Amino acid sequence: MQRTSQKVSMAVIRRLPKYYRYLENLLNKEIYRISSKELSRIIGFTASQIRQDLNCFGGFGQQGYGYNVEELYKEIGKILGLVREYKSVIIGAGNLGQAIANYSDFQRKGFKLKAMFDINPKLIGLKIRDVEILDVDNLEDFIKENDIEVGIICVPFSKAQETADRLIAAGIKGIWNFAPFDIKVPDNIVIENVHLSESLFTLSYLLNEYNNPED
Amino acid sequence: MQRTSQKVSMAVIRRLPKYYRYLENLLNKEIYRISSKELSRIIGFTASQIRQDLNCFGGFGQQGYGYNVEELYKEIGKILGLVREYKSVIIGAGNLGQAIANYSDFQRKGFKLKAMFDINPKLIGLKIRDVEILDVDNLEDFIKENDIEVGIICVPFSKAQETADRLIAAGIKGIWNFAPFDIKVPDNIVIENVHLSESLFTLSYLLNEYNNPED
DNA sequence: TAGATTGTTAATCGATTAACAATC
DNA sequence: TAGATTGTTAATCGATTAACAATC
Repeated sequence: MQRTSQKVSMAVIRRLPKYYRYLENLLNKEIYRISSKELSRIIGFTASQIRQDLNCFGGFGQQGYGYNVEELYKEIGKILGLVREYKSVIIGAGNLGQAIANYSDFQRKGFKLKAMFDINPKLIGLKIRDVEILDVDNLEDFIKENDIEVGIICVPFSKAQETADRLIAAGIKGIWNFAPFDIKVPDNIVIENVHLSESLFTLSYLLNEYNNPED
Repeated sequence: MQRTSQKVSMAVIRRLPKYYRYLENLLNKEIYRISSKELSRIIGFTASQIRQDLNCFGGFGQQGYGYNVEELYKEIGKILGLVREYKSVIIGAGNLGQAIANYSDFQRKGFKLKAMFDINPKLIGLKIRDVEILDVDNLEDFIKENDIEVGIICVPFSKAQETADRLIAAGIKGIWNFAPFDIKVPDNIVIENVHLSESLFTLSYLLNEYNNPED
């Protein structure tokens, strides 16, 4: 059933977490069965797209019945890799770094925060939810000694690429970057850039488009 | 020159902030002239796409020369609406709300934070960078009295839609939502949903795809 | 069985890329 | 002028939607 030879497009991959979230909500509401048509109504994709997307990974449904919510939720969790732990560190323990450290949702989904790093002596030694802020000088040693897989970059623009390079040299596998800079990584390293300002500026564009409708 | 009748696609709009950021970097490096070919090299879009994108809004370049960086930066700023102020409030003064309040970049680009709101009595009355945390009971009054245009939602999942409804009823024009819930708004309201977990789960998908290459 | 709904192929739509005439 | 590079049209590519046979 699984199309192992077909490469799944990024468009599909980026929709998977949304399916995952909506299925979790359905389970919380004790809904255990859903058709693509009904899911379409609540998630906002077409039923056709939902069936196409899911069929990239396998035939999870049943003709005449629809999808088993719990089973589909688990399958998508597996596809997303949310079935194991990812040892993580945060670099940059300012407000954003601390906010992410406090966001327990990520830890619950497997991203276990093992340490935070900063250059500011006033922050070094403090703890955020049992996680200590260490001197960034110890970054490489800590990553190697603790088999850290994921680095979360919350340093300023000017230090972003340098920090990424150090992480990669120390053996990290993936980077979640919040600095407003498109970090460049080698092919074998996974990078996910989050640009909050791009989202905000899209909002301001749309605010003005509404004020000056073109048609 | 401007195609007023042609609707600009969201794909193009979402690339504009990235042009804006790279042009700002060029200006900081005192580079005042750039061709689509050279910009392509540093930003990663094709030169053809860059010219297509810009031409949705006007002919900003000059044949044989390229683009004037400063002029193009200003023009894109205008298109994005970054030429005026947006009075804003944050609802939810926990870690994420505080992190955003402290992110002075947004304030510098025009998003002026006028107040924060929370239900937690321990937070009410505190100040984050001169901005006071108020009781969420005063939300509607404050928005009306201060002509607030933008609401930044940092409340938990369960309160997200309710908070949005209150903001809209009080007269807000746009919402920047960080709660893990797709807020529904009427057509005349602009919504920008930021889903950090969707970004993180894409990272975990890619981490495993790399470990198990399919081809 | 009849009805419902999937899995999957084919058709459509939109976005990206290529090409080149216009022009600085 | 010759060279460079845009603006813009046409071609290609990929993603979405529609349709329907398969099947529970």
